[in-house]
Amino acid sequence: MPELPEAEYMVRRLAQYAGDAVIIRTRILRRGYPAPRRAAGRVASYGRRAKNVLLHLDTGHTLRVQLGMTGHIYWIENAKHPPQFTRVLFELAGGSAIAFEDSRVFGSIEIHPTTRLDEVFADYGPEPLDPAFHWQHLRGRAARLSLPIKQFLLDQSRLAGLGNIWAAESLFGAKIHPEQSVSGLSDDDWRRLHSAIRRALTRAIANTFKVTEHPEDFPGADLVWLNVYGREEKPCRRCRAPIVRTVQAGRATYFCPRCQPL
DNA sequence: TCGATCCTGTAG
DNA sequence: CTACAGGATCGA
Repeated sequence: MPELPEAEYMVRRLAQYAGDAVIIRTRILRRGYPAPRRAAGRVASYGRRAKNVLLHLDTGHTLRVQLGMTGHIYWIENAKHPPQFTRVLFELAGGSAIAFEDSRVFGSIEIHPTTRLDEVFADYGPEPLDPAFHWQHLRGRAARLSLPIKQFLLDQSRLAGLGNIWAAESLFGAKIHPEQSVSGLSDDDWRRLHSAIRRALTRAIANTFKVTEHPEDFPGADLVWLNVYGREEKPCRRCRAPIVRTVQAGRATYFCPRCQPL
């Protein structure tokens, strides 16, 4: 499930519930799961980079949680009863814990001997919601490339933080076809794409909080409001043309053929 | 730059 | 039962 908005939600919820956590023991609950076997220390702060959840320890180490497809990390009151698919359990002083669930086992946790994000994420592109992120960064990182824009957006080393859902939604917002080659994008395209990405993510974070904190106010909608993702054959909310689903580099892609012409 | 692949749950 | 899943890496 998790993309950037859910990662952001998990971070804020951890800070709220497990604020002063002191990790006294780390337990790997599945043999061979990629995670540090003996991480310990007080959690000085929580953070996020792209789709990663970060725990900064007062030892100067950073725990980088890659959520994969099914990762969830959250505070639980009783360390003795971790949820079913917990792969890593950080036991805290006082008997509670931080549980990392990952049913599909695509995630991982790394420990880095630094708190500097530019070191932990040396190979990552710009953070889409960073105020310093501008459309020229996108254009610059696409220079001399000729791959489809959708694949460009999913490559964390070019732009860090978009997953399959928000790449599709951002392209819809910018009215750009997912197969469009980056070499053919105009400055105006890059500008629209830049602002569509920020709008989509900002709105998605707000929706994630609303829906998760007050599910009763959104009956039947456990997800945020989407324009194209998962809406194959359904009418485009903008022009009523049926949404098309294709496969690009092995991933499902959704778009409106009328609003996003090639 | 691509397809295959890691592994498990859920929906049809 | 089969198809599919919101991620990322690896080898050809």
